Amino acid sequence: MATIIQVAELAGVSKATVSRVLSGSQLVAEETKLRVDHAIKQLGYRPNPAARALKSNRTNLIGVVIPTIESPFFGPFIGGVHAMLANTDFSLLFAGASVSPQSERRAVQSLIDRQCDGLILFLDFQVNPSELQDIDRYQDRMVMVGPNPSTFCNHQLSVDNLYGGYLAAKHLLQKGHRKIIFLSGEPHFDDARQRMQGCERALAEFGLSKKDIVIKFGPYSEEWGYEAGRDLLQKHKDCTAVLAGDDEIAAGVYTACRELGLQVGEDISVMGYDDMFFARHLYPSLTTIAQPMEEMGNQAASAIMDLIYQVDTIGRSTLLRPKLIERQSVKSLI
Amino acid sequence: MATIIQVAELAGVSKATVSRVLSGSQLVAEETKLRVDHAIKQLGYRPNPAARALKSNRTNLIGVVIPTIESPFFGPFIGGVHAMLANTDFSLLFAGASVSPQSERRAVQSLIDRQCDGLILFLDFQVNPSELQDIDRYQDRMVMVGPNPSTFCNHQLSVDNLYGGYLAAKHLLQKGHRKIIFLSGEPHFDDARQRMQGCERALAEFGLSKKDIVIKFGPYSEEWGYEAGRDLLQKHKDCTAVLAGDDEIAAGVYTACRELGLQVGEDISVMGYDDMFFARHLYPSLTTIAQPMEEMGNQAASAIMDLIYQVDTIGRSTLLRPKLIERQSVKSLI
DNA sequence: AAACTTCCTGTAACCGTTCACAAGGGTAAT
DNA sequence: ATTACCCTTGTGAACGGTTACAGGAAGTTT
Repeated sequence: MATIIQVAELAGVSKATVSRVLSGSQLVAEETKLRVDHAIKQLGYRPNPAARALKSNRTNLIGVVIPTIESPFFGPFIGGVHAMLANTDFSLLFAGASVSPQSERRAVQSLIDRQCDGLILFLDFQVNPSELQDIDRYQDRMVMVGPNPSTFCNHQLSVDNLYGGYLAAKHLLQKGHRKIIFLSGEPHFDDARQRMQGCERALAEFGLSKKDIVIKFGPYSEEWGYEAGRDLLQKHKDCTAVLAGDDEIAAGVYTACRELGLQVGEDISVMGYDDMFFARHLYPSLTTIAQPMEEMGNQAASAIMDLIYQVDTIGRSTLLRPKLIERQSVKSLI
Repeated sequence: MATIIQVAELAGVSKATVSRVLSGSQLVAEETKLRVDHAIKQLGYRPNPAARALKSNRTNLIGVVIPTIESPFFGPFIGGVHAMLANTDFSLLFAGASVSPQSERRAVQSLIDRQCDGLILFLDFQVNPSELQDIDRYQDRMVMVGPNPSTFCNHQLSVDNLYGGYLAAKHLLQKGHRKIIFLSGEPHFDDARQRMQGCERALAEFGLSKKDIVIKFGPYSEEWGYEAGRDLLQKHKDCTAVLAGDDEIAAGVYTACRELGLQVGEDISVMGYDDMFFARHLYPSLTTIAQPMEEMGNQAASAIMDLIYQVDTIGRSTLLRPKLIERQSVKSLI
């Protein structure tokens, strides 16, 4: 591996000059620059990132934590981050967590210890800053992604769950549905609560309230969707639509409907949430709300770069708008 | 940020001694070790990875390239790698590619430039080693994952596509199917070709050959699965089963079946390949072959660590066995 | 012609580790 | 007492860059 000294010798200059050429500083004569560039190419010289980092305190590393990489949910997010970083000289240091506060803490700590220049944290739990060594150095070089607002970070990025809930409910209402079953996620999750609020707002626009629909809370799981769906669809035969807290629940509802001899998109309308990978593969394909995960990744990455380059050090929190994906599981009653 | 010198001063020793304590070398008196440990804790000292890397030529970074992170396929793989690395002090440096030879080359190069200790390369294309600066230094510190064997790396990890093809075909044959439509991936892909071979072997076991089934080649896509499925199912009404090159194709076949009024799992059996995320969400849920992606990630990670620690420098290539996932899309004729 | 700029380049200190080597003190052997 | 050896610790030179500072060579001003 060629070093800067060998480049300097070959070009007949000092290593300082080579360094200046490398950093694109303009205080170097055109003719010299050419000679250095040529030497670099000839030797196939690549700067040693460790040496750089040591001296300059910049690693050009962006650390990313996500709750679980296994979930197909986060692929597009990472992809969005990665795409944004592609033409920069930042690299992506990845730390997954695995659904426990400790593992999230460890993941974050490992990135801090690596001296990343910036941190993108997509966390399921609240991390306690006092448990993290040297986290304070990152106050202005991190963005928190996800539904849980954090107090110790002033750069927040999340999807507007309220708006999403509103979109979902309004879509059903606009299609003429009035008797609706809402299978919501557990209300102690911020996102579930917000979707619920959005739903209420849509109801209000149509002169209705929470009391006019059937609501049940449960985990984001297919099993629960199946059980709750079967149960409530039997009890409330007049209902024409199910608003599911997420696509997993919706998938469970599909199964329940098949069991009850109800044809989705015909006898009963189903609305999902999240546009998970399988949503378009269900039959009939599921109308749902898409979270702009890739867009979020983009935004997170560009925000972090702004922060690193200090383009803009004012704290801000960005809300991204989810989108209605209309497929075939919702029938128009009008 | 505390440095080793401050730790040394606080403990009343030299930095060399601190370094020795850190590296767990035994040439340090118990009493001294205690004092140093205490100082480390008190200062919250974290070794500077850049300085370490500079001096020791070890970054403790494992670089991973995958074709696309967006695909849900690779989440479990990365997860497997990550899980294996979790209790070591290696970190995972991630570089995605985006379905082009150039972007794969760039991704690999960026990891080399970062001086990773080891490389895990999951590539779609053949990279030409001569196009990669300093790749030769990685000859014995990389593992190639995926169907395409490479000549310049002697540590290969892939799934046994031949066995998978065999498994899939045998399953249909065992269930009594004889008139089969095989919607294979393009034969210029190694994996498609191998699956085909496995299929032939299964046919042979039942006294049949390629000529006894209907074969068509096409891209791994739902669209093609739909078109080819509709076309061939109409032409060959006596066929009882479709063997799809992958789950996407199978999903397309489902659509074709619905259009033709054929009930999957009843009138026609469908076998997938890959156990993609949506496979269990199709209706009826798809019987398919699961690639052990997470297991592959595990193996890749532990192989790379063996290589780094030189546990075993003999080139080897490992074949992992895919698994049959029996669901409801294949009917037994016997 | 001296003094002052401007432009370019070199010198050398420094970043925080690791590690080869030297050295000190203690114990055992001669 | 001298020598030899072990155990533990310290000294100082790397590693490969960056950058403040100094300095030399032109060109410009007085």
